[in-house]
Amino acid sequence: MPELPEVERIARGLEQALLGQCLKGVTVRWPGVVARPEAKALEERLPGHRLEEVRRRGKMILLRFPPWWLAIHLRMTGQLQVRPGRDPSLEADRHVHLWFDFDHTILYYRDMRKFGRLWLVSDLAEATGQLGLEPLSPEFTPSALARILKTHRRQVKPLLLDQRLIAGLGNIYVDESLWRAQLHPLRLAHTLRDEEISRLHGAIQHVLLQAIDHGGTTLRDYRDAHDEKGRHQEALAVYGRAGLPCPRCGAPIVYIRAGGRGTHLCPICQPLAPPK
DNA sequence: CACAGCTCCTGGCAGC
DNA sequence: TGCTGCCAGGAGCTGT
Repeated sequence: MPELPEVERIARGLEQALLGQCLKGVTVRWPGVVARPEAKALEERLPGHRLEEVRRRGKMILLRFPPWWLAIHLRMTGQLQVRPGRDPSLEADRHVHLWFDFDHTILYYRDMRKFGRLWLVSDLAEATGQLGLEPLSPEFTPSALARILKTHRRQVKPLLLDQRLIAGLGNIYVDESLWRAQLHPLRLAHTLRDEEISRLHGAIQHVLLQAIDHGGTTLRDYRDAHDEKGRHQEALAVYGRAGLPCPRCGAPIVYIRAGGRGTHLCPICQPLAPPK
């Protein structure tokens, strides 16, 4: 499941491979992948435009083909694959739902679970307007995080997963951040003290930057634009490690549910009762 | 406002 | 061996 670090790696790969190329054609094989407008409109409007900018916002990839923005959300199993030419094995793959023909390169979209979506918009805010703070931006300060935490009476994990508040964190990096900050996922957000908030802020940024540096986390499906796996799965402290020893204290990692999501934590390092 | 539950979708796995 | 059925999970939605 691509979260901020994986999407960042993919966006960098797309920029390096595709920036400046003109789009010659779009082939949509499963129309459901296009959320807005209709698949046919995408095929008709986009060709003939040049890719002038690649951005990431939260978990979204944004490709600017003036006057359009193409926004892509990979959700669970979406993949973007860059190839130097037509790739028969990808085109024979039933999970490849569309592709883009550029001057010298083809970009394939593959998605096993079909949760991912694309939007073609003229105003970027139509795609990203609801998203919250970028956790690696200068605006994401400890006091900005404190403002978010203190204005919601919610458990801290579901709050961190809410893309309208902070954009880009998913299940893996929330669990890892809370472990690093030594905070229990079920702590009520508004009860966190300034020192704990500051720890959480630092943990989020550290975990995301380290994961980007490691090329993202490949548990099963994640691949970058050049089909390379990430290496950050080897550095995970708690995610997917139920029963294995906590890297900090050695106690077995525990699996619980938080906000309906599978959640991993160290019961010793992350006590539910806030320290006195 | 908070949140539980449902939907989408399919590979992987447990159970028989 | 092969079948059935259940689960994960990001985000949007409805209902409480």
